Amino acid sequence: MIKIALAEDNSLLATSIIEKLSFFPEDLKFKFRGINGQDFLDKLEKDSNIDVVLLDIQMPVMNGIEACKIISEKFPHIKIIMLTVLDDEVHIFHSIQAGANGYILKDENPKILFESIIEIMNGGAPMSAGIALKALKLLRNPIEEKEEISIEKFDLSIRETEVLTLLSKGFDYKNIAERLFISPSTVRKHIENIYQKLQVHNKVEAIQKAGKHRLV
Amino acid sequence: MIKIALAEDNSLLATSIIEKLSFFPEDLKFKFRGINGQDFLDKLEKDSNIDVVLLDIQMPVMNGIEACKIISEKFPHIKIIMLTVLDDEVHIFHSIQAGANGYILKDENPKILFESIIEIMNGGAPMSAGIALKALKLLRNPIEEKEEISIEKFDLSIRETEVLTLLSKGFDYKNIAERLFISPSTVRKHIENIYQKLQVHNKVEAIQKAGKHRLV
DNA sequence: TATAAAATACGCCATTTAGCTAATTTGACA
DNA sequence: TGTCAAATTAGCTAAATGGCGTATTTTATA
Repeated sequence: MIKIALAEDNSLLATSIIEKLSFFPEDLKFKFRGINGQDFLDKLEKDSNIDVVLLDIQMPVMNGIEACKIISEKFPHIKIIMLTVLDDEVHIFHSIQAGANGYILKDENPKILFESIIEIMNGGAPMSAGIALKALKLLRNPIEEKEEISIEKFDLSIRETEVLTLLSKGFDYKNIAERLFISPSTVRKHIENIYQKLQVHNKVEAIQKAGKHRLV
Repeated sequence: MIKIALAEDNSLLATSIIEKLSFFPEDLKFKFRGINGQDFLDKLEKDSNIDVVLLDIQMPVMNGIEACKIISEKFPHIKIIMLTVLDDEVHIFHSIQAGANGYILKDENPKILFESIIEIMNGGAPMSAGIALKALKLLRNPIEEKEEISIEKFDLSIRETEVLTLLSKGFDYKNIAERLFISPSTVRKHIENIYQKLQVHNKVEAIQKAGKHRLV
């Protein structure tokens, strides 16, 4: 039984989609609908026992792409299908960047919608015909995004950077100590300070943050 | 009547594919087969009244990707479907760069093959499940040409992949358990199995390896 | 429907990690 | 030469992790 939630501001369309889902009562269970991105997220916080979310792109307050970003960040296990009338490259590109797994048009029939949901649950990436083609075009000619890398300063000392680098290589404290010819206690202290500066609480987060901000 | 040509060095496989095509005598007309890229191009020069070509990737003399480049250059009206047993990102990426419109696995059944041909004629981009997903990953994270990506298969299950993904986000066992609605013990067991399969012994190594092989 | 694979779950135990406090040493530099 | 930040070391404690064994339930599929 696949648990589904929907974000769609237009009530008529929402009803239509929910009705399509109801064609498959054996396999699909519709749980709730948000009337915009924010409302949807609030509801998802309360009940995140969801397998697949269907996100409209054009919504007031918070659009589907913003919502998609947050959902894929906070609930990475949830599969996301963008549901839209638009099939332009920019939206497709941004949706994919935001972490969407599928991208299908609103006017697809119940069967297609159902098959897309099954496909996404099986690890696939359902896309309406035409969408896939545009995704391919994007692959051939990637849109150049002027990425805004936040140049936050964490003020790591030279030694701390060394430790962080070794940490990111997968060495444990003892090994780092050996490599830097210092005591494990010192390594621990450095790591403690690194965590403090990066505002994280474990190795993986530190490494992720370091990578994101190109510290290592 | 859609006119089709095939490039495939293995006679048995070629026969098998041609037989699949013969399931739809009303719609498909098989015209010729080349035994390698060069042979195929020679034949195509003589008869370029073709709608769709099916290209094997691994072929002697000239491989499918090379052939694809030349065909999409010289005969832009011809649709190209790469037909392969490989589904690794490098081949997918290069095929798309070379101008392929579709990318499907050799072991797909006649119906899927037929539908793919119809889809490509309608301007779509047929891809086997899994291929599309990898194409999406490529869009999110374009390949750096230089790096060699080994195509080791670690055979992680779907659940294991989910756990690995969450692990890579920095969640601890308890959090992963909550997000997947399973017990922390189960998460631990999954992680144990992941480590076994990836041949690693801690989180950081697992994440590194996963990243290197684009498992997440 | 029989079987295999995957997913689920616990317990025991050793190791590693993380947070806190405290103290000493070193090097730069004003 | 005195100050200050950085680097160094250690002990205490709790939490998280990893390895190994065992066992049941679910799912997929031959």
